[in-house]
Amino acid sequence: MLKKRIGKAAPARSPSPEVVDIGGLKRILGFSLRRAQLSMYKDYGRFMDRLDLRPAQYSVLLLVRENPGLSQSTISQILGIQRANFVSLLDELESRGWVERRSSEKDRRSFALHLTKKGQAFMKQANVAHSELEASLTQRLGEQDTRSLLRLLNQFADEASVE
Amino acid sequence: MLKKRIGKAAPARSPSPEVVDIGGLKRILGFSLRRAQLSMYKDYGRFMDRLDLRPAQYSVLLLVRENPGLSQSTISQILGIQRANFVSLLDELESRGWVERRSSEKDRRSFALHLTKKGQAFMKQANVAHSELEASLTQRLGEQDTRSLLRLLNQFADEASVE
DNA sequence: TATTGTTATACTCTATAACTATA
DNA sequence: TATAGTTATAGAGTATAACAATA
Repeated sequence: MLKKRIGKAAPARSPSPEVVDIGGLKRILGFSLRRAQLSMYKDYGRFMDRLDLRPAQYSVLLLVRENPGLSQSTISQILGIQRANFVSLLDELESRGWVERRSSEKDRRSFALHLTKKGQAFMKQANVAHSELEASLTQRLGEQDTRSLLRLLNQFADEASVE
Repeated sequence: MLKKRIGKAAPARSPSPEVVDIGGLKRILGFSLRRAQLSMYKDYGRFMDRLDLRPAQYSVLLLVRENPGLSQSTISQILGIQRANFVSLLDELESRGWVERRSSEKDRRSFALHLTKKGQAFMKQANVAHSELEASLTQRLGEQDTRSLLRLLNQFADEASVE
């Protein structure tokens, strides 16, 4: 017998999940954001799991491809990742042969990050899978509302009182 | 000397953060959702940290207040939390004297969850702080766009291909 | 057999302090 | 002094398997 709480009398009702009022939660931005993210993440898995590539890893590869030469600090700052936590993330991308840390001549403390040939080839694959994912997500609300959602999300983040 | 990577020559440029192209990322729903959530969470801290109450805990208290008698499984399912992980979360709310596990008569496997008097009193406090938080968040986009954002987020989650 | 609550466990993500090499 | 990358560590969050009690 693991359950050993006080045995007060239960009330008359015990609502089934369909009757539960979660309306209040849906009016809370934090809850709605998390809900959307959870449901997005399921689709992410369906399209990206076979690449064994987590969202943060994909973001790094994208950023490095579009901005070769960036430092680890710059990238981790853009992505909202502590630079300490960014090290092992990058280690994995490097050990898989996709990213290269080139020692910079101007500032010998930092590395300039670049995609390898292999990394560029992999990104072509990854982009195909990711396009399928985005198409699937866009289908939910349609082109126009999806664009609105994106605009509002980024506007919301840009307007943060504390940057 | 900790840094011991291959010393290929660095390229001529090393863009400063202001010049970096993150436009591509902003068009990705997953990235934009995370960005919004990160910026939201900072405000959450400013208003809710003094209550020492994490978002999930507040959600549980809200749900229980609005739907007294719910079981642990039902609540954890609504919130997208594994029922195994819900145990310790609820243990803390119970040990702080805010929630009660009442043994149910109809199904003696489950507990009916209720707020205590103390829990109800605490929620009055918490709601004040949370209202201030929501007001601050709403200020970012204004009433109308915030409502649009909420609607789109929930619609997006509701439309999930895999429920 | 199936479900509820529980324990144990492992893995990811996140946050912080302290260290080195360099600026 | 300050910054870039690193290490170590601790705390959350999350996922899974297995168990006792009960359905």
